[in-house]
Amino acid sequence: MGVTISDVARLAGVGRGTVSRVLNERANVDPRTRSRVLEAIAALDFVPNPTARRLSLRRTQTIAVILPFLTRPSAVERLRGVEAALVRGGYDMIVFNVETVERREAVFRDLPRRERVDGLIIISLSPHETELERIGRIDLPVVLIDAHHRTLPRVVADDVLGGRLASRHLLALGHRRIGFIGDIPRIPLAFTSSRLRLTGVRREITAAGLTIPASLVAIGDHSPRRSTELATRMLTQRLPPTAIVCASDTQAAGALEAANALGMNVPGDLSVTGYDDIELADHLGLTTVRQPLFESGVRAVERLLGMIHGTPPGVLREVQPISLVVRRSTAPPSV
Amino acid sequence: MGVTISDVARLAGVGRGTVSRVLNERANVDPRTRSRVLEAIAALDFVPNPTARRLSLRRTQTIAVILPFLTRPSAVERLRGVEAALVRGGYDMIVFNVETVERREAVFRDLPRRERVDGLIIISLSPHETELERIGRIDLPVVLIDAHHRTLPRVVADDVLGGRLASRHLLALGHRRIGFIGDIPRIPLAFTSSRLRLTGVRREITAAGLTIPASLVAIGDHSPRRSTELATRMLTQRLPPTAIVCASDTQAAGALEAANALGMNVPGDLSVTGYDDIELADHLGLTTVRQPLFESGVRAVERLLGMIHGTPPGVLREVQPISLVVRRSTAPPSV
DNA sequence: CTCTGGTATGGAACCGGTTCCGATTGTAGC
DNA sequence: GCTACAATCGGAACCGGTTCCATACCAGAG
Repeated sequence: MGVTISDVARLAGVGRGTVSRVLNERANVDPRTRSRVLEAIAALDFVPNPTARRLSLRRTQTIAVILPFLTRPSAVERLRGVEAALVRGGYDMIVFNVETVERREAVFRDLPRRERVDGLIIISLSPHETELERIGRIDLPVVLIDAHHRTLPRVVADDVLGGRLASRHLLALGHRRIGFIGDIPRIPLAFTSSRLRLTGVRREITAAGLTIPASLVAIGDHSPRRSTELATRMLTQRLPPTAIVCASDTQAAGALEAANALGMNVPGDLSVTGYDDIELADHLGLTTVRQPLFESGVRAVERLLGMIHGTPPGVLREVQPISLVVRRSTAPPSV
Repeated sequence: MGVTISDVARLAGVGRGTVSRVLNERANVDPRTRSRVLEAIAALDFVPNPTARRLSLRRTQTIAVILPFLTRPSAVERLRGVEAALVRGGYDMIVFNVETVERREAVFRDLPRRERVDGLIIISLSPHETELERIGRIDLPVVLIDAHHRTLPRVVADDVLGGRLASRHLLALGHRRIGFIGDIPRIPLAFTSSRLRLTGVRREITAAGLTIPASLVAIGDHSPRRSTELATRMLTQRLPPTAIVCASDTQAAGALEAANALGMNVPGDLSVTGYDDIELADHLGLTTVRQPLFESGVRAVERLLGMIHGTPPGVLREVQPISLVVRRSTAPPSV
């Protein structure tokens, strides 16, 4: 069925080794021989079989990406960055979407084998010690994105700072009652960014000599619908906030919806901030904390490929810049 | 580095062939031999090298997914379905995101080689004849999702019907001036669904004895921002529509935003319909045409794996059911 | 007891590349 | 003209599986 290197060798009247040398642009091939081989390759429309190459080279030219919730725009955006950078580097990307604990276990059990992939990128999932031990044992290069572990190279943004930026902006506008809507820090799948952002908010508010009462902190799953419920409850209590910091743009969209349904004007009656600066944020005119999502994927790949090729890993924790993007969902509180 | 089948054979005191027979659960292995081999496998923690297996079997256990615009929630949702079904079937998924014409050409040039993948799923991209010819030559199983081609198996929904459903609903509510906002039918990347949906809208409106003037048809790229611009222009003209059918939920969100900015009340002053029923639609209370996105991925995989295993393909064009989901963005026009 | 037929199994050949080793050829130096 | 060495290249060995073939063994039939 396929044309093999032997066919090329036969047609060019050379040995298989020579064809391989031409293919891999090795030195010590006579120019005349080289061109005969190239002609034969062209004549037969030969393309080397990648599987055979992999077996021989003991390299798969493939990296795996593990991420939870392919549903989240921010995760997808990071994945886009990973994909773009991998294609540039000539690697294939195989994707594992883990939405359940069972799936997570299965993936971490089966995947990390040197024979399957050359490296691993893990997005928004912090590996357990046992998972890590398995990876370490086979000495598989790994880079984390938006996840934490003392000993693993990672690309992250400073979520605490992000929380501070959002709340600092609101405090500067004059807000004194600031609420927070964030994700459940799901134990088995372990997200921490929402929690860290809340920490940042807390710190900033404390630094301003204020506190954030428990009634103004709402935690729920990531959907805008759930966020709308939480915001509605928060806004209809006796002492509602004048501003809400949300742990994602998606949740901010939910909060906007709640305000809207309650007949409140944003930013007149309520200020709202998001996080990520996905397309939706621009569209909704959301003030948000921008983090370089696509770029985080690109950087993770660059570092991973570096590790695969033996470059020293450099600093383990690479922190990406974040910034506040002010749009029209925030304003000074009315009175 | 890794434990090989020879190590197992040596430890169990058998030949490599016998180990392979045990691994593949072939008949004709003495139960005593089998258990000796299984013990050795367990003792060495042996896992067969998939690359070697692939080379030997001439099967990659991998399928490729080509899709444009990993940015669109609807595409991502289909991809989720593909991923879930492939994992169930024991296949790896490699993803190619094509956002430019160059990339499309590169992917279609390099990818379809029997040695790389066992099958191909193409989402929202209708292959050209030349691309197809290459695929046909190597006899690679392909299934399209949300894309069209006379001779290829595909999983689609009836977009014309979808357009009709949305406009029929609006007509039934009493609307007479109905606008449409859709995608550019990008020549090189060839999306057709938006165009087909417009066709459906046209037919239904014509059937009601009305027409849809050119001033009420707006075409632009897929972003909500662009859609907001188009809707704003449409709504501020001399004879604005009382309802707008949008080719996607994303664009409908843009239209809602425009209405909002113009101080118009939805559904009081303007009805809006979307398409896809992504999470956003639920959140915005958007009346929309629901199509089974996740399920389309699942079905495509089921059919592709069937083809790979030699099941007859059955009907080429599998049409998935769609339905109108009525929420609060549509109502009778205010006189 | 021999013949037959089926089962179990070792091992060679194969999948399609890469790489290493050794042989051949060519050229420079003396 | 002979030696030394480098450049070139063919082909074997290897990567780690699967499968086919030949053989050994065993049981039952004649």
